[in-house]
Amino acid sequence: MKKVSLEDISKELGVSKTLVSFVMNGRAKEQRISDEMAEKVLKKAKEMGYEANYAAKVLRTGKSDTIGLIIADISNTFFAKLARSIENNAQKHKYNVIYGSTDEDTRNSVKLIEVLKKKNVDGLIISPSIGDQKIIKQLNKEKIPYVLVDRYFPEIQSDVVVVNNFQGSYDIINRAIEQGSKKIAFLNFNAELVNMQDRFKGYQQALKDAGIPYEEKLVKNLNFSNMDKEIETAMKELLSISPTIDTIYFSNNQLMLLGVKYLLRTDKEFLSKVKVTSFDCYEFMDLLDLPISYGEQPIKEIGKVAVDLIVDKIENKHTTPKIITLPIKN
Amino acid sequence: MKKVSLEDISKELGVSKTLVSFVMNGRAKEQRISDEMAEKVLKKAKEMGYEANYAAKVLRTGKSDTIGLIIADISNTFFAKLARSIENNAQKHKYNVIYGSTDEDTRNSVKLIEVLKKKNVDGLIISPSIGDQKIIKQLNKEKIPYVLVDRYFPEIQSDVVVVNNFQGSYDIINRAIEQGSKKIAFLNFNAELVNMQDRFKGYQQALKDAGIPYEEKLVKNLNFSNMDKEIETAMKELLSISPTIDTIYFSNNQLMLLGVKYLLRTDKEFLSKVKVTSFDCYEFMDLLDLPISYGEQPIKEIGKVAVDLIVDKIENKHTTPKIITLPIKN
DNA sequence: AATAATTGCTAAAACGATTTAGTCAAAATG
DNA sequence: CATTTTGACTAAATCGTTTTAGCAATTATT
Repeated sequence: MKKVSLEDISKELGVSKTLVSFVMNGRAKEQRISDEMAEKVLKKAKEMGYEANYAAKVLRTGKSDTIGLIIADISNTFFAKLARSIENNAQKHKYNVIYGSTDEDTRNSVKLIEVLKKKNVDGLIISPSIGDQKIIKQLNKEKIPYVLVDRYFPEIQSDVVVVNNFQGSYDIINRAIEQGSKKIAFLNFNAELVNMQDRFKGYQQALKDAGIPYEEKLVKNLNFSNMDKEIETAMKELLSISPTIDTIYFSNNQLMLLGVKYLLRTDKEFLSKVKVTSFDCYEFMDLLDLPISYGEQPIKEIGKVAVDLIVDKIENKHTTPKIITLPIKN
Repeated sequence: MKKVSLEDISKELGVSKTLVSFVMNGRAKEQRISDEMAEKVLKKAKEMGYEANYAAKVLRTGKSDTIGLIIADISNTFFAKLARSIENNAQKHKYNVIYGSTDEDTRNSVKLIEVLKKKNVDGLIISPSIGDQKIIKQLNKEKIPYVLVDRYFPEIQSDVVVVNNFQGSYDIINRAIEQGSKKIAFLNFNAELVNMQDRFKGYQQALKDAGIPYEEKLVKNLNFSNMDKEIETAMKELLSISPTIDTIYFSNNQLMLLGVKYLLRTDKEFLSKVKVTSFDCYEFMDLLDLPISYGEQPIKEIGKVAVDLIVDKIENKHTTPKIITLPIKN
């Protein structure tokens, strides 16, 4: 039951393993191997159930046909859907994907990148966390192919796939204003990241263009750790300014979920009066009997573009970094 | 900028690479290498930034410290959460995970298992699809370590982690009956799989124990492909028996989501009169202003147990297959 | 003092591919 | 006819580990 190697086949046929290797890699023509010989090899290989040993291949060539996916949390629907899209598109290029969750902690990013590099992944698709600048710069220095998704660092040259956070956010707020909103609270998350800053800027600009004054007390910034607690505090503070607030804008879906849950628990009445809107959504949004509106991320497209980019980097070693911005759906 | 190898270190220190290898693998004591030498090696290795080449390691030892995860769809919350739990527990044992989605199509299972085997994964965690019996038997024959999760085939000896589908289903229906339900429709999915059959049996038994006659016309079986269409047809047929139906029981969360969406679109009034319950749930269930009750799967636990099992199989080669059944939360 | 055991270390094979640089004969070219 | 080209194939190095078998020198045992 032992595995069949190139050598086994070559011995069986009385030829060199070089020849067998060439045939198995489809390089028969190029290496002027006679058609009958090529056929004989192919036949014997199938007959003996030959399967190339990947480890040997990787050791020799350095290519593993595997890409690493590093995200905040695979169990989060956004990343889960992204992972699926990446899987599908990677498969088309004959790549598999190995994933790791960071929980937005840069120490985990570092560890994960380290081990995936060791395991010879050909490239990385990364949704970076706050503080990942150093490790990303390191990747640049080592010329490791990688693509950033969802977030990026403007000060670092990278290949990037993001959505148009500013415009998306602007449109959401603008629509709310058109529908009569006047006092719009904004709950942001991981505000240090550019994409979140852009969402904030979109919010500000929309207010400005509508002639609504920006009020700092209506904006709250939260972080990943202890989100449950933080959102409670933030909501309480906002409620103390109530009832003038007519709309709450959450900068992502997770925040929105927690926020709405909190209101359901504590102030159902307020919830029935206020409008809720969020940048991101869940698939169940239309089930809710709440006036929630949202912008939807083109997740499939993000995954596709990210894979196309990384494969291009791996296989063609193109050098000029691209930033690809996709529109969000309203 | 080339990678540092064992040999580089050995040359630098004027010792054999055997020695360096022993030290790097923590076998210094066992191999009677002097403490000072061990220390010297460790120091030099760190200084030179040595990192073992995994491909070489895998080629030599056959171990990749990677497990393969094969599920229906990583973007489905159930599997996404499972993937996260598996990732966390795998990490504790120094394993990474590489995933693939089958879309419940056995042809995809076969392909995925094939390529993951080629890539030297040490073991597989699989949520099998209908028709996977053949490939699973093959794994048994080849003595490839694997663990089935969520579903299994009673006729095949396997290591398995499942929930108590019968009891869970029984409890859900029983509770509904206690709350006054008399005519309970059941929408099942992938009914050929044992776990789904068990959910059905739990439903039947609960009816029986309550003295409610079983009615075949209240039960609908759906399949993965074309679920959207199928659920519409099924719901329409059920509605035609309405309004005597007072409860609809969905055998999983996806079904429930689609079913409720359908009702919201077409017959909101009916939805307000009927009780909805499902075996599985989504994290947003308590947001809904609908009388939906459900049983919750212990996903974290499933992942943990599955990883423990597979690691045990890989490292200790234990032989007697275990079926581990976990209770569902109500 | 002769033998046995221990200590500290190493040479070389093996894992299974890919690839460079040939070889040798037959055919083409001038 | 001498030389070049082509066609068909191969030997051997290489990728970077792990591991078996064994070698000297030192220490312990009787």
